[in-house]
Amino acid sequence: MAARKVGNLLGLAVLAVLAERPMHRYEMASVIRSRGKDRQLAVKWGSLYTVVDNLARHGFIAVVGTDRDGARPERTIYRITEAGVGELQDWAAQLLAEPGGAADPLVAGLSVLPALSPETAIDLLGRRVDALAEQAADVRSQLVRDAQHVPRMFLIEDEYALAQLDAQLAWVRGLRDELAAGTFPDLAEWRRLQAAGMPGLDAPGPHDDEEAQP
Amino acid sequence: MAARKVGNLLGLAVLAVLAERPMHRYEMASVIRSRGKDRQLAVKWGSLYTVVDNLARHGFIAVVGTDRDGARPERTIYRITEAGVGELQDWAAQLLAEPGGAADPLVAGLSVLPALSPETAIDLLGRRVDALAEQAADVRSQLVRDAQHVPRMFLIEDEYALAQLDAQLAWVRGLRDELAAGTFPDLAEWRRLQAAGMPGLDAPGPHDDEEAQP
DNA sequence: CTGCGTATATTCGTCTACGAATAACGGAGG
DNA sequence: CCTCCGTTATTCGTAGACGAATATACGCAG
Repeated sequence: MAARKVGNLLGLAVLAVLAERPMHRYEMASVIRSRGKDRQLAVKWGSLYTVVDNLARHGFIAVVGTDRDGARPERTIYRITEAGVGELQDWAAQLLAEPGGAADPLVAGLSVLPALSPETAIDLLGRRVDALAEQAADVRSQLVRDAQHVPRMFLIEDEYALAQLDAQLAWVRGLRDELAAGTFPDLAEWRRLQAAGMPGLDAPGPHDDEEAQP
Repeated sequence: MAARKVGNLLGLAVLAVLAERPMHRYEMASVIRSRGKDRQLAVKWGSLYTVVDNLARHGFIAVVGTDRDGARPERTIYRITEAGVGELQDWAAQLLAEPGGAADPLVAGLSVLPALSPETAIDLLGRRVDALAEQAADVRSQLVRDAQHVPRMFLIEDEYALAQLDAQLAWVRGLRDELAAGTFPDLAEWRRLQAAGMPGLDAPGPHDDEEAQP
């Protein structure tokens, strides 16, 4: 088990905000949200409490005390520990130094491209091109806007995300154009596969619509 | 719940191989492996049996029968259903048409860059540059080798992965160079933050080393 | 002052991922 | 002929992710 004690990246965000100052759980959520860290990273707030508990269990954060504001339920305040600072730095270092891991769903999509007709593929890729262009434009304008208030070092992730977005856009556009122009080399074979249908579906058989038998 | 009944991308790979011909579970693993689909996609084989069960439960695949080879344990043969073909195409379509989702760990790493010193960051980014360059070279040569036996349409994912890898390499190299050259605008503020230490760590206190109290 | 929408704050139960363990067979080498 | 080992093939337990539900406070429109 060379793996991280707490693997959820939300845990990294928690360590990062607690490095600034102690706070309670809901506040962590607010701060992380307000920093826009949830834009590129898809944060599942349902996991926050589990993650905080796990960080505490492993000694990366600790309870400072409780705070009570009026009749609201009492809130537990957490602080980062020395071990937590170490974990934060080590984790960040690993994420920065080691490539790998990047699970891009488009890779999965492309790997089953032959299951679709060339025409469908052209259409779908076109839709992605549009969506990607819009997304890139959004990020770009957001970045320009933020750059007036926030130092660049806090916007680095967005710059990176934008660069990747631009690269993806260029590549996908290229593939779609190549398919649309008919210059893609394997179109004939692809169509042949399509015409053959799905050979795995020998006996159509009665497919049980809802939940099969136990 | 507009989400996919079976969310694990390994399920997509299973549907894809079953679309070719019916087979039993371990064979799916071999075929997927031999296609090299496990190179870019990090497949966890421990999940295969769960995923196949779930696909069957939702009627996307169905049992054809069993095969017995000597005294080996009997193997259950699965085929894809019509619903399964629909799911495969719909899933692929969604993956191709809709961007989003791409959870790149580097984004997370960059978002906590200020937690590290500039010098450390330069070093780590340099290491990533090296690793990335090597990885890109590997993929490139593998691609050249495969292109002699395999039609290009089966290598599209690798072309895409390579393009993203190249883009990432260029961007990271750019950032590292900028930091190393000292032309990055916020270096002064960054160092100030570093010097301030971790303010969240007010009271170092006795940090309970192993598993905290219940 | 009374009801309603919104923000605050947390709990719980279900479902899933997947590491690790298990076990039989085939063949290579002594 | 034995035994070791790599491949085939599958099961199971546990930790964890996260959707959905819950509950209370606050501010403001009527």
